[in-house]
Amino acid sequence: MQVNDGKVRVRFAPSPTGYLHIGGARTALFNWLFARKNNGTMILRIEDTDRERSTMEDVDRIIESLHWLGLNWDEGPFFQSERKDIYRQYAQKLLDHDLAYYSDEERGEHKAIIFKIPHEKVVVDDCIHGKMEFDNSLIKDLVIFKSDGFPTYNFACVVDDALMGITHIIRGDDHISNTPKQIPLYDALGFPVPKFAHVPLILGKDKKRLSKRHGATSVQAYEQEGYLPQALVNFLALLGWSPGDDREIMSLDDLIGAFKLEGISSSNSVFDDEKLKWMNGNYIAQLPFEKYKEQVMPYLNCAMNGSINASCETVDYILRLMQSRTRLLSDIGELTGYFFNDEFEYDAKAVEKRLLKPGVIELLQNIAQTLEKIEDFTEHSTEQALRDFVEKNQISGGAVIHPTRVALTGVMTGPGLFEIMFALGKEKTIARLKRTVDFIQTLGVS
RNA sequence: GACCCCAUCGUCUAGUCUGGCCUAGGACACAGGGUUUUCAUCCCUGCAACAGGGGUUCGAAUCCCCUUGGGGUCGCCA
Repeated sequence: MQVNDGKVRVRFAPSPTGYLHIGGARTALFNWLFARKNNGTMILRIEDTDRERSTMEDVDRIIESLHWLGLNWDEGPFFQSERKDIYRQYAQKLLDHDLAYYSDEERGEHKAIIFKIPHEKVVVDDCIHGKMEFDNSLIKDLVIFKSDGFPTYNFACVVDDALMGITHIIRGDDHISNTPKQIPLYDALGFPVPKFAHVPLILGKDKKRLSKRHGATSVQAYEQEGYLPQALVNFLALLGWSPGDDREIMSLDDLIGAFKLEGISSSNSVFDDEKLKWMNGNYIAQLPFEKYKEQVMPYLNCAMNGSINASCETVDYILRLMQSRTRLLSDIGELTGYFFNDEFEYDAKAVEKRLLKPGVIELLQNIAQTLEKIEDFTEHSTEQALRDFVEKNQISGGAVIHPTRVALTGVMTGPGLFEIMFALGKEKTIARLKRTVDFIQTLGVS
């Protein structure tokens, strides 16, 4: 574990006090990309020294999310809670050399141990920000062991990063002010100081740091809403990092190939899910149909109360019509609802625009009659029949197609009308035309 | 408040290190047009930015300073 043959070693070190959120996911991604790009080693370390708030469930959730994103690691997970003796050893070393002292405050079973921060200037040459200077005569001495017997973040972090041979610490900007506290600790312990790369934060639309207040921020929430991991990863990679050219849609391999710490921007970025949705739709459209179906079926069944028979040919037919129209997998219920529910409601605007026009009742009745005569009810035969109908009656195609669409679906958008008819079948198509005639009549219009 | 970080279209960004090729490029969103029976996809076009002020320089989005604005940190949390 202490080897360091010049190879890149990085770590992702979440604290298990909640879900993996978007910001953490991006930090993990940047670490992972950097490791993979440089044939380095990725380590997962669980920073669970806060015994009050850390939970095993959160550890599991975080790991699940990392797996879902497609991020793996070569060593770990290591748990800081299991390494207490190691930290204590190093704290003792500091005590022995008079670089730390016991607190005289009595708070718990143990006495806290406090590190003497040398009053000197500290310069950090950050990979992203360049030189940053701090005056440590301005800060207080640092608690490294709490009275509950566990080390504090800054101490455990330094000891672990050193022992695990971490070469590059890629972490959030919010850790910048920890850096001048950690560097003297490396020095006091006789450890080499690693390189730092402080990644700017992700902000919400209000330019405030992204938090629960901004709605869904956990990776799991995005998974549930029907985002594809490839899309989220691609989007996250481009938030605060750029390959330096105009590429947008990039696979994991593309990202690895192009990744450089220098490409990380030095300013914060706002999380805008419009672009993420666009990207997601893009990835969904690229999916082989079988894969799309596999991914979307759970959402469809959820929306339809489990009533969908996945082996039904019509379901396949409908889903094929919907793939290019799906931006979020969770959209599928709304997209296809009218196919599976005969009692669908009519959209008010659609009614006004397409149904409440003079002669529509008669028109729909005539169309029903025309379709009635068709034996082999297909996209082609229905289209042919309606084209003939249009010609015979000297009206425009739209005059027939638009009201019919609303009669069959209740809405003005969707797949081609003849595909809709075919998916519904002759019986339902005609029944819906009749239902719509009745509906218009209840509105008191003729 | 103190300390630190940051500042290009509404948003993500290229360009900044190594001043001139930038009348600032791409993408999302938006608007218009083409294709389609509608929607989505696809294609075309448009809209839209160097925060402000001083320098340095023949020349600054690019370098320096100030102002303003935004963010972060100031825990025996991580």
